[in-house]
Amino acid sequence: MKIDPKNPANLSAQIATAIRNEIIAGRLIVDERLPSEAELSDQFDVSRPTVREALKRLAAQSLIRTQRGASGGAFVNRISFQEAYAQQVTTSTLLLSMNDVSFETACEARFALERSCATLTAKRRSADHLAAMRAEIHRQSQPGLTDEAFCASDVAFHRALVDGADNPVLSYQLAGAVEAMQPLMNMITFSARDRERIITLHEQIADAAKAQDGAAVSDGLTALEVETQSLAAGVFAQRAAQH
Amino acid sequence: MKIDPKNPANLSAQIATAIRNEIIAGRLIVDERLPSEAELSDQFDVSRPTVREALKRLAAQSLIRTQRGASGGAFVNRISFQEAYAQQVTTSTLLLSMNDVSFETACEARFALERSCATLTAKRRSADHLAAMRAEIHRQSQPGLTDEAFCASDVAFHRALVDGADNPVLSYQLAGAVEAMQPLMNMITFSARDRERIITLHEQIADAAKAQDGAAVSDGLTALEVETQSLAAGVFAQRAAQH
DNA sequence: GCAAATTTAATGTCAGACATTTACAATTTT
DNA sequence: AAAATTGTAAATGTCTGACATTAAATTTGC
Repeated sequence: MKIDPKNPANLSAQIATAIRNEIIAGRLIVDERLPSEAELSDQFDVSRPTVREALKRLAAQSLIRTQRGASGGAFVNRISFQEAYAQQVTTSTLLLSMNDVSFETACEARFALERSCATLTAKRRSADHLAAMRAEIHRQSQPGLTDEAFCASDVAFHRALVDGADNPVLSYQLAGAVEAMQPLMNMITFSARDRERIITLHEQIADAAKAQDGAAVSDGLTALEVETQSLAAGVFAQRAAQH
Repeated sequence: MKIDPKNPANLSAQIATAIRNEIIAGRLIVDERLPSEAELSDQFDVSRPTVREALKRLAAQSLIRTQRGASGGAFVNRISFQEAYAQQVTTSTLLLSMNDVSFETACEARFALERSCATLTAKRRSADHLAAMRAEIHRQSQPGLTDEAFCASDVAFHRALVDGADNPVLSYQLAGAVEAMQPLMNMITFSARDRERIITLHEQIADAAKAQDGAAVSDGLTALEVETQSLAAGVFAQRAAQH
């Protein structure tokens, strides 16, 4: 693997890119060991710290893992769904918070995406998924629940709904998208009456999933979207009036 | 920002995490300058190379950018949709290729997700989006098109369809998901007759978008999914028979 | 033959230095 | 007096060489 132009301003970035390309192209296989840092220094004709910076870049993206000791070194990492998911969530969260996306836009996208599991979930949801949804609904209706706990339970409910589609790829993409938008959604706090309405809609969605009625699941999510949007609009209008 | 335990095995990772948390928590604002590497070395009581490794980790995630020269340094980076999108695509692509996800599963997730733009695209698509879709359809029907060019045009068509929803968050999440699965989809090559059928379905989708009929857009995508799945099943069966 | 001690190869870290880039100020020239 | 040039300082980028630490492999001891 390959060459660096003699423009030495970002050597470590170039080296990282070169190695990343090898991995993406499949020329470096999962669990394969990279040459040692000393060998890489020779190959690329740079110093060891420069190589190390390049390796740290790759480690930050979970592309490699390192191990100390004899027969240690850097190994191509098999990215797990969990790691990829965590990365996606932090990236998306920062993206939204830094580019002042409106609540309305994020909410619309969130529910549009989540509806894509409606048909599949209705078809394939297991008893476990239904039970998980019921459990979260029950938790949500407990009095004295903090706002944080309510939101966490809300996320768990939607997570169970998405997982009901029994498609790991869909779960990964959807859960990442939904969770990334949660911080924005958490900007509003729910009154007891608000919670009641949300719980009612959750029940409606769970019922539809149990009845294997995909269209009804989708409708339930749409109703939840409408409810959330109007609720948020109220909160924002009130805040604007105060200033 | 603060402390490291005296367990010195992965100091650079700890420092990177500490700084990342400051950014995520909003205590470090976009375009704010971090302390210089020398100052960070003092604060964390480590050497400069160690600080540098930490900063490279953050740079790899586009969380910071660095600038040389006087009044240079490391600055908190505003992640652009483009950067976030590129990161998501590489992560998802590697995830799928490394965890041998079946074509069937990926395809199902892909179209389920894409259908989530149907209603919004039907409502909001502009003349530009329609024109882009038509242009790609026209390109696809040109004789002598390479498989690569056909696939690229296919991606562009779907990209235009997704962008028609006029929701940047949805575009980001969806385009990332769709494009990440493209390498898997490209494992099959299309005969002239296959292409013909795909183009017909693209026309059907474009017509539905023009007519602002969301259900028809969704149906068109479903038909395309069925077509793709059966096509892939044929290819895989043939390959299996050869071995 | 098995367990303990040693060797060895690798990453993790440190220290100090030089190279390069760039903003800003001072100086000179027109 | 204004503009162009030069100088300077601060910062990142890189190099060299060294030591610390870890963990597998090898040798030694019994």
